[in-house]
Amino acid sequence: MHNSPGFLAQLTPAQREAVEATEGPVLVIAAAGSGKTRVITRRIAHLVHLGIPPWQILALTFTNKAAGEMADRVRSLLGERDIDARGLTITTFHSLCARILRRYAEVLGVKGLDHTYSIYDSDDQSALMKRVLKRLDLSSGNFPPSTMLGRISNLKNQLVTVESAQGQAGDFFTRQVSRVYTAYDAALRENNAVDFDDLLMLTARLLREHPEVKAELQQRFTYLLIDEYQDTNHAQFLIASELADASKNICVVGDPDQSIYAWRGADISNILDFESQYPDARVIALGQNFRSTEYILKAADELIRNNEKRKHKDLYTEREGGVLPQATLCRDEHHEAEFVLDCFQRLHEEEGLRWSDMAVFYRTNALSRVMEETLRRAGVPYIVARGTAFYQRKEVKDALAYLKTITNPLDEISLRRIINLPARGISKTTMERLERFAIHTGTSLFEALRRVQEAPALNARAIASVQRFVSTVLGWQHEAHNTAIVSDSGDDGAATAHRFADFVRRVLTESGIEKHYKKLAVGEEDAQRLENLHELISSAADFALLWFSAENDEGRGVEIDRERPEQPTLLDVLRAWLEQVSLVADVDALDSEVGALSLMTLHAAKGLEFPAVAVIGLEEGLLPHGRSNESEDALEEERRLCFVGMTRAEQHLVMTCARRRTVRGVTQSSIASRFLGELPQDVVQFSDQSEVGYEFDDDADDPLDRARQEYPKGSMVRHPQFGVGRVHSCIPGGYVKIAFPTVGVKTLAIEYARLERVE
DNA sequence: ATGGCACTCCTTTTT
DNA sequence: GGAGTGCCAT
Repeated sequence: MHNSPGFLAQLTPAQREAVEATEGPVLVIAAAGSGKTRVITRRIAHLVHLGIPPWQILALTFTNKAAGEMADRVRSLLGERDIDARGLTITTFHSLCARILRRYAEVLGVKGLDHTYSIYDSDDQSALMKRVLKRLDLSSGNFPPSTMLGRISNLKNQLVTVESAQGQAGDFFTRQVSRVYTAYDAALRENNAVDFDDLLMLTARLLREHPEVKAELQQRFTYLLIDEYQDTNHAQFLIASELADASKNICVVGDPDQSIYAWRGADISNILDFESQYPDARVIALGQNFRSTEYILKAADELIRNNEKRKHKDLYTEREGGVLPQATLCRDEHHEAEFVLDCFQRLHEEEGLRWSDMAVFYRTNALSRVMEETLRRAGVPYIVARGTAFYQRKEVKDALAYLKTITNPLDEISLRRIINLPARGISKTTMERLERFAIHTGTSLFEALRRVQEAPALNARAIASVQRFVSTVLGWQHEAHNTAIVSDSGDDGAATAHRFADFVRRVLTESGIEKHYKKLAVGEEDAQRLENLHELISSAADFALLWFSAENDEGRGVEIDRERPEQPTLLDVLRAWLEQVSLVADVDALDSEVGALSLMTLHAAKGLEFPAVAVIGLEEGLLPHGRSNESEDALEEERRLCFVGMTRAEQHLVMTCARRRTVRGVTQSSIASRFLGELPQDVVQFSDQSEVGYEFDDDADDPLDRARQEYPKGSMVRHPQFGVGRVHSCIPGGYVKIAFPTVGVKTLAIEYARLERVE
């Protein structure tokens, strides 16, 4: 037996088995909180310790955050024993595919796609889809872009090609979908662009159709590990299967009870059928929960038992007792937020929990707003898991569109975005004419811009403007292409970072967008925009520094990037940066070091844990979401979502629902979620606070009730300034709303308003 | 040509 | 409550 102290210590027999079963297919069913991350990281460390070259190991996750944390932990495990961890590939499915496609795009031989491709995010996708629908004359509204994109995404995840979609199309709607799919796909190729689903689909296709590439990659990666396997879709399944086909060293880790991405094409049968796919697979179940206290676990377990399509597995913990989870009915979303704040403030002050030990989860992003406002007012530091938010800001997208145009002038979505921003006299009419010219001559839009003099019906001013724009872009392109990014000697990365950031800065200046936003920057919001542009520049510098050290990390990316240019240029770094920027996830924004309370969707919460958790908005229509009414499967997924949220909690769990809630500006009364009814009464503390004021001291009588007694609805009061008015309502927090004939409805603080009852 | 304002419509979750 | 569109005034 190997003497590998450390990596096997402090593991249960099952965990240890999962770490040591290095050869052949392995399925680890890891229940919530069963030490999955511990097992995965030690398994990788163990492999390296056994002498497997790190670059032969590939670990795949769904988010950069998960990948980053995994890599950090493996590195520190190995670092403790002075083992070199360099060369490990721990990344997301999408990043891996993006890299593979950069390397093999030309081999793949898809017309219109080469290694300079752009990655379209959802905004770009929907911009492109709108153009496609317009061109097909389907922009009437019966075919909303989002629906179309959703359908196409499903097809791609199922690896259904344009051709087979056309073949299968049956009813009218499906036929239209396949028509749109065909046109949308063609449009992507015209732009030399791929969407997120293409990254997977095209990689799957590459592996299937090009045995020589497959063989190369199989040789490169002989040990494969996949996290959250229950959330893989068919394309991901195929990629994994193909990569593992030679070595059969594939270890998948997951939990069917935490499958929450079926709506995005995740196929739970990937994990359920693993054993029939690999009949000699080792199956290891990790059942003991090390995370949550007994009551929390019991409540979650009781809930998930309501799912009928499920193989039950017992959850057990040695952490007996604990604090009872609470389920509380609140008055409205403001009250709900105050209530959560109150609970957390108590934990912070009385139990010494740090803000970073706590998290609030919700079903939809829209629910974060009120919670955020409440926290801001209370001065509690918080962070919202919305990693994409920064890159979705208008000014940042504008800047990135300039950079994308430099790397890929065929990218029309980016080109259109910036062509007249800032306004440089290239009007809509001019663009329409140029577009017609492009179609007529069978060239790209950018090519048409280059040949603007040949285009008909353009005035001299427009031509001059276009020419100036084109030559600026060509100038950047030329420079980016011809500047070596790494200086010959003595560069520690700082020079590289500086050179890259400087280029980005110059693009922002010379394009005129910096000036454009500077001119606007009078208000606070506009100043923020300018600041964001500057932040983008420093993010470019940060990236270049990282890129530099990766580049000099011997053994890293050897085979995938084998044909990398000898002398990388500015353009290469720019491409790598834009790629990384395109693939950030919302959770990536979270950083437990910051010391802030975390706010995120239940989906983003998967894989995380916190000493204290609040799940808000447990109402019918919200959780389970209204859109899940259609099928029993969808409802069960909602229940799993709730389960995932609850099982993130280590010691304290608060669940809330509001009697009334304002959604999209309309206040509606709501019904408590059926999931609350499914929780066991004996280990969950239910309470109705909806009739109680904001004060939760049990013995203090309710100030709202008192106010209502003193100023009943409809009664008349006199105000020293406004005169006599009629009481409209009493508002929590010691306020009263009064309608005065003189000044209209006023909200006044009872304590200070010096009101007088009149008969 | 450009920018501002009022109108409508839509909203689940995400790489 | 937000984004996108279309119209109007500059």
